Amino acid sequence: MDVIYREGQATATEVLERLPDPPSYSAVRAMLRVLENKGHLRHVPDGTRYVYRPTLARDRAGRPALANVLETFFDGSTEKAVAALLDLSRKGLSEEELDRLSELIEQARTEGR
Amino acid sequence: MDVIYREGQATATEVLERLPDPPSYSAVRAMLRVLENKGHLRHVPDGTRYVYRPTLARDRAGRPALANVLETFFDGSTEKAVAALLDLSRKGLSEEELDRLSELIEQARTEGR
DNA sequence: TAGCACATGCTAAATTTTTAGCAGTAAGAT
DNA sequence: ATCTTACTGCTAAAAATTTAGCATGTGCTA
Repeated sequence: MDVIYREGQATATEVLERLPDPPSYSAVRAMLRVLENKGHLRHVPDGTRYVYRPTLARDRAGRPALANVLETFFDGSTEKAVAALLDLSRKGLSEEELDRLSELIEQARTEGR
Repeated sequence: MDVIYREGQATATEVLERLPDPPSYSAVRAMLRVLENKGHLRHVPDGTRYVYRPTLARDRAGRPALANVLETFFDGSTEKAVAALLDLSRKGLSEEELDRLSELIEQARTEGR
């Protein structure tokens, strides 16, 4: 699922290629079928192969995934999670991005009530 | 793993109880053994039962988990992820927490260079 | 001390997943 | 038009997981 969310869509071969510690091609195909049966994926034929897409749009899926990490590793603390996020991208944040982040918090201050 | 990270430690029964859509008790025990063999868990006997703990401390594990969600669902964009985090806890943020969040960003501004 | 509740060690069977590989078909190149 | 490549559908076997359940041992309580 992660591979497909990252790529937006993917064929069996593409999933295989992007999988760390990958199983066989057969296993990937079987897994995609299972995920489709479970309703997590849909496929569309494209020429000779199947292109798989997630059933749940990426932005709809991101929230719960983030909420889970928040609860599992950060005690549900937004502050801890934001601190970790800032630390992850320590060097890579431009002045503009930091400005926008401040703005987000200001918005939360007014909106969030 | 999520259950054990959330609880800090857990017995087989506790994992079973907290698992959504749980398999059998036997399956949980087997799974814990497998995770231990793979090096993800350790156990210590406590009276008659085993208490399992993660090998990798929670704070060490949280970062990569967060990084993965960041890449998979938010294009690696700290801004998008922070926006989602703020949205998740829309109402629940106190004035003090928002202050501390602003402070975190100010720190990133100076430190992060 | 005896009895009970509960947990592990172990085993064997059922089920699911993984694997390899073959036949058939569509797309693109020669 | 034919060949080649790449993919799916399918099958059967191997491997791994899941399940139930029994024997055993520890700790707690009466």
